[in-house]
Amino acid sequence: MKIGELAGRAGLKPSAIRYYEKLGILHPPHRVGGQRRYPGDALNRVLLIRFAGDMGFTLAEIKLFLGGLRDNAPVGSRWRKLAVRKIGQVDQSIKRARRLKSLLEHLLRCQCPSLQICVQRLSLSPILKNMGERI
Amino acid sequence: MKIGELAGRAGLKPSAIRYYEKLGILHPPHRVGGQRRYPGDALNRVLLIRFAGDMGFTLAEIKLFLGGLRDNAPVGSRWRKLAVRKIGQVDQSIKRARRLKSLLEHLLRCQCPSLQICVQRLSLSPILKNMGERI
DNA sequence: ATGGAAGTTAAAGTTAACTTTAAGTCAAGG
DNA sequence: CCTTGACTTAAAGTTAACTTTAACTTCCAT
Repeated sequence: MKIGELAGRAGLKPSAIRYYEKLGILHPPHRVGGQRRYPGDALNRVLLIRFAGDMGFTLAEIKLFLGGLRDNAPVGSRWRKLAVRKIGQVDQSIKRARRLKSLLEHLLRCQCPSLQICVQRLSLSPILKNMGERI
Repeated sequence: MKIGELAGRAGLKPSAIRYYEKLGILHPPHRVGGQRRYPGDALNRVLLIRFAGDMGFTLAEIKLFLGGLRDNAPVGSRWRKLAVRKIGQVDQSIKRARRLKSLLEHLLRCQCPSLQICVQRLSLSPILKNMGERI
């Protein structure tokens, strides 16, 4: 698979693929006449990168994760700590997403004249109140 | 409330508050001797902005939402369309987050020698496969 | 064998969301 | 009164994650 096809199948531009390679997230593939040729499973790796990226992982974290996996990191390693921390964050973000969804649904339904009144009626204030300690 | 207190309570720096004001997301408060003084409910608004921001809304979208709310937009308006679209996206992101969580939990538990094998065993491939059409 | 699409590089440009800086003003305690 | 910390502005700097550009090469269909 050439870079254009890989990028296209992942919904990216070739430049993004080269960028990942430069960051060390994607292994440099072998080349034919100077051009990159990717094995089939490269697509999975790219999709996984994008998946994690969409979940709020930075590319630096993703690199850590993929590196850790490749090396089959031992228990208690940096990788495992990162994973545990991330699971907590993902949990938090699921809760937040649910609250946001119900807030949006209410806002679509309700006739509240202002956001403040709506938030009061929903008693979302407590939710917002402890947003101060950000994740 | 002066800007430092507002920022502090929201877990932000004063510069972020001024930035929101410059973007038109935060109403310019009245001033005392040239300094901004905020009413109590400004905190809720800032927290809501951060909440939405954490959920992946851009500040431009947040401005639209808050503007739409303030004007009590009629049915079918731009605001409602945006809200409906966003609910869909939030739904998607909840599903993704759950998948990511189970992927992470599995990776912590399993003894898979590589990511590819792990993904195969979990039959996560179908999940990754339709990641091509990104939200 | 040839013309256009797609590949290559390094380096510079882009965007969002802020932060920092510089140079100054205001407020409050001692 | 004086100092110190918090405030003001406009403008420049930062970071992540890419994209674009320029100058060139390679692949492939006709």
